[in-house]
Order: sequence, then C-alpha cells, then structure tokens
Amino acid sequence: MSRPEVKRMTQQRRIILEELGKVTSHPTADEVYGMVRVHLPSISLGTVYRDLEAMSGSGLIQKLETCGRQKRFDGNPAPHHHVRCLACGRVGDLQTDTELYIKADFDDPGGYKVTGYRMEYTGLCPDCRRDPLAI
Amino acid sequence: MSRPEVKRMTQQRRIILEELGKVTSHPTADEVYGMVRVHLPSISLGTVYRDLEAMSGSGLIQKLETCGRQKRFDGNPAPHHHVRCLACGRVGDLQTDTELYIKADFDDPGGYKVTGYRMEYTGLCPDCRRDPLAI
DNA sequence: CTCTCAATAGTAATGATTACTGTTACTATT
DNA sequence: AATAGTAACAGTAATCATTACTATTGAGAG
Repeated sequence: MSRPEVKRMTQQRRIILEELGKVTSHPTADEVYGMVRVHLPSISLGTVYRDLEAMSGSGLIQKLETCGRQKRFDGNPAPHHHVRCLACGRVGDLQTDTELYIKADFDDPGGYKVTGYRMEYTGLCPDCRRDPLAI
Repeated sequence: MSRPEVKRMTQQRRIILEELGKVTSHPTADEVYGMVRVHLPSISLGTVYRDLEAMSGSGLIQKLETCGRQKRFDGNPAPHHHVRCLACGRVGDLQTDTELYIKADFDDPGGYKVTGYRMEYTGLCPDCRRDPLAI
C-alpha cells in the first residue's frame, strides 16, 4: 500500500520533469529515456523508471497504466481523460467541461470497498483514422 | 486491427471454457493453466494463452487488460463492471442496475474518433479491507 | 564543511507474453 | 474410407518491459 516518493530533487528528476512538460504525447519510460539522454547522456534507464515511479507517487506527474503492457506518463498532473488508439497505441488528451457521472453505490459490491476508478476512452487517432491499414 | 478468432472448438478450448465458467475469480493465464492441467495434463501454457486470446476475440469470454502487467480472464462474456483490489490485485464483479452514463461528445477530441471506453473500479477486497497490512 | 542516506549508473535477473518449429487432428471433399 | 488442407497443438526459445542488486555518488540538513 506504500508508494515511492520524491525526497530530493536531483538533476535527473528535474530534466525528466522538464522534458515531460514539453510534450503531450504521453511517452513510455523508454521514450522518456531517449528524450532525457539528449541532455543527460549518462542517465540510466533504471533511474528513469525509478524517478517516473517516484514522481507519480508524489503527484508531480501522472502514470497511465490503464491498458497495455507498457506504462505511459503524462507531465500534466491535473486530472483529465485520455483516448487510446486501438490501432497504434498512441494516447491523446480529451478536454471535457462537464464532469463525468460515475455510479459508485452498487447493489452488491461483494464485500469490496470501492474507492475510485480507472478509465480511458478507446478509438482511432487522426493518422489511423485516415488509413486504418497503415500500421 | 484484426483479432484472432476461434475456427474450431477443440478439447483444449472446451475445457478452458468449462473451467473458466466454474469460477468468478477472474484468473490469470497461468492460473487457468493450473486449473485446466488437472483435466488435461499435457496441455501447453502457450496453448492456454493462444486459446484465451482467440476466445476473447470471438466474444466467448472476456479479457480484462485494464490494469497491471498480468491479464485476467472472465468466463462471463456479458458486459458488467469490475473492481480491482489495490492491495492484492484480486478482481471482483460488480452488479449495477442503472446504466453508467459515459460522456462521449467531447469539446475537443483532438482529431480522435472515440468509439468506446475501458474502465474498472478500484478499492479494497474483503480480506485486505479487514487487514490492510496482511499483504 | 561534513555527514547521512537517498539516489545513481550499470548490470543482472525476473516474469509475463509471444514466436517458432515440427507434429497432430479436425473438416470437407473426392 | 482415403486424402488434402490447414487450424491448432506441445514443447521450447526468444522477446520485452520492468524490477532488483551493488558499489558509488551527491543533495541538502545541521
């Protein structure tokens, strides 16, 4: 039940945070590794994993683990919705004014205590929509 | 965009389907492997993976890949909701009378075509609720 | 400045899943 | 019933994302 947290703001974490803030592509750990290595060539992939985990535990960034074997990360910590392209796996942001109504009182929760939910929309990204066979 | 489908109902698939129908525990592929091996000791783990994938592609069962590195499978193909225990990873069913309202017309879908959604509730299972430090 | 321990680089290990390869067995058609 | 075509199989190797380990470094409090 305990999650890793950020105790010290190192150069590695500062740069990861900066790079994540520049994009809206919700990169994977490996993609973040590539982005950060441009500025800090000696950084280790393990460090990227650990720091992404710690920073999402501290609420500085968001971890998207809704689907797929590969986790993705979002530099915007504010709650918002995501769409995942069923063809290529890309993830985009969704802007919504009205709040989503989620039913939380169940007829039979089977003894579970329901505290939240995880969700993502699915669909097709602009590219795959244009040419579904491209990928 | 193409998914594997069931063309032939083999003994392996029949038994996997039977065993999945007996439980409500949403077992992982490995757990299904253990359940099926009691009745068919020579079955291969690869076959279990392939058959679970094919049968979920054909709508005979449900594949739960909403979260976690390990997929889980549900013998009940009818749409219903799930809760995942944040402490131990167990997954349970949720019964709801009223339908969930999901907003699908977004102010800015960013060029995406939204066709559906994936969601699961999160919380604590009866055991972990009783003793959060047990696991 | 110094001390402490969180964080790091580099690498090995893990674990779930997928791919491959030669063989088996459904199903339809002679 | 024999044959052909091919989906599915068992067994095993390979892949890929992630986590763990170990010795070393450096952030930041006092």
